[in-house]
Amino acid sequence: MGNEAQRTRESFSEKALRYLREQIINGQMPPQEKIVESEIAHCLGVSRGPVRDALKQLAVEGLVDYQPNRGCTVALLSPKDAYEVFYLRGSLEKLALEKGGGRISDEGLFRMEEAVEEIRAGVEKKSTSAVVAADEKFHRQIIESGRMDRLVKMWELLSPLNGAMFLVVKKTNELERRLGQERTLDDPFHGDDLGAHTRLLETCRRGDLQASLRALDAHYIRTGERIYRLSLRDELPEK
Amino acid sequence: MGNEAQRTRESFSEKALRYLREQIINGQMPPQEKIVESEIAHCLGVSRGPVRDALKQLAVEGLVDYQPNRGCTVALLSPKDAYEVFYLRGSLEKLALEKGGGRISDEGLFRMEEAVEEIRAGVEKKSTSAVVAADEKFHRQIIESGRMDRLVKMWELLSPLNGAMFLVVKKTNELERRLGQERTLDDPFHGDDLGAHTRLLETCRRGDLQASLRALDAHYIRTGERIYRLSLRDELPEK
DNA sequence: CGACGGACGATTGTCAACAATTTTTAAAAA
DNA sequence: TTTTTAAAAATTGTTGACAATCGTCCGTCG
Repeated sequence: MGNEAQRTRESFSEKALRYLREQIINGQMPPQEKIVESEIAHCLGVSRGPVRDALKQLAVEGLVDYQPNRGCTVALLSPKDAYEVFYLRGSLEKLALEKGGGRISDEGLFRMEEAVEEIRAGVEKKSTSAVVAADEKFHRQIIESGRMDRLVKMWELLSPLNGAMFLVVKKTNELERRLGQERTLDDPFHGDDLGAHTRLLETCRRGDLQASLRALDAHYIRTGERIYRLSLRDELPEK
Repeated sequence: MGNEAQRTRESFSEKALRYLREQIINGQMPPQEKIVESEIAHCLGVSRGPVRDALKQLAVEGLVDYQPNRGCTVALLSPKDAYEVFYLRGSLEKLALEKGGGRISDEGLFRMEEAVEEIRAGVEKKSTSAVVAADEKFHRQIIESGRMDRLVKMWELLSPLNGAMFLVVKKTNELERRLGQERTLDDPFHGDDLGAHTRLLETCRRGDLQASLRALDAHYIRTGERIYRLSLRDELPEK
């Protein structure tokens, strides 16, 4: 069920890419940690070539910093980065919505419903990766509604970073809660995240462009701004 | 004079990247032409490794199509692509302007003036590459006024494609002229392009955000739409 | 005691050869 | 003639070795 026929097994480059992305997004490789090609290569049982390819790609995505002749480090994602990523992703999706007139295909709407369910399940199981995947599935329907290939590509380039941001978001939430403001209702992910997606789905179903744009703003961009402002007030304890 | 100190000579990867970009944007490699790694490598006197790196990067930029195990071809850029690239670049710059409140630093304004001069000179000398470079310089000031690193990075990723689009634009202009509508005043590059930039510079200098946004729309995005509509009405003669 | 400079080690950049895959070619079968 | 099949050629994917570069350590000089 589901997946397109996968005729060729993934290359070693893709394997390394997947591995490194996962390590970074899951936080197993802390920010600013040095990444040595030969180590990764040995660890995966491949040579350095494919690992190099993967690192170059990750540099484009912004998950690692690449300094010529000096090597790679896991990118240190500041709250400002989080803000920018949220803002950009949200802006791109707004562009898509406008281009598509706020209308989403029946199939797209159906997948968005599925995604909402998956988010609900992921939250219950406390599985961050499940939530991230479902969140991506949800928003993918939005970005694709604009029917602009380049727009989708850009959005996809931003996706891995967005995944990494969930870590920052989690920390911020905990911090905020500790600061005493128990407004879990406005919590971006494990609180009202579900509600935000539900509301957004509803406006999309109605085809109400303006309402969808507002809902997107509320869900996405303001979360970024909140994180950013919070970080200015109180440095995040970077590991 | 001018350039930042270039302490390390460019790597072979960068050399190959520059070479291939130039070839493609100048049209010396026609769309859909197959690119064979070993040929390029031999042609540049390097091995395949650096050429591979360059091709991967070009694939991200959208200048080549990369099919695993099957190799590369020069990307075939349709009028719709042109439309999307213009639209996206314009949209990103509008985001930057909004973020920066429509205000641009004195140094930025100065560089924009320089760029306008360079465009004027480039048009006179009929040097497309000079116009492209100056155009990039001009718009870079705008995208940087938003002070969002990720936004700038995305814009930079789009730049090479934008360069390639000048070819499409040129063809479209010729086609349009041949169709009898002698409205060279609305000509995007070798006609009123200079004027559009001048007007945009003027609104930026005043710090008039709304006017700048409108000017940007007129200059950038509508050019894309015009190209797209024109192409629907009359297939562009793809070489 | 601190600044300068050269050897050393670690790591990336590049290469040429090999393996795996795809495309082409040509022959055989229908 | 057209289709099918298999061998051959061309091309990409991968590898291990070598070269170039960078950071560090340690001895020398001021």
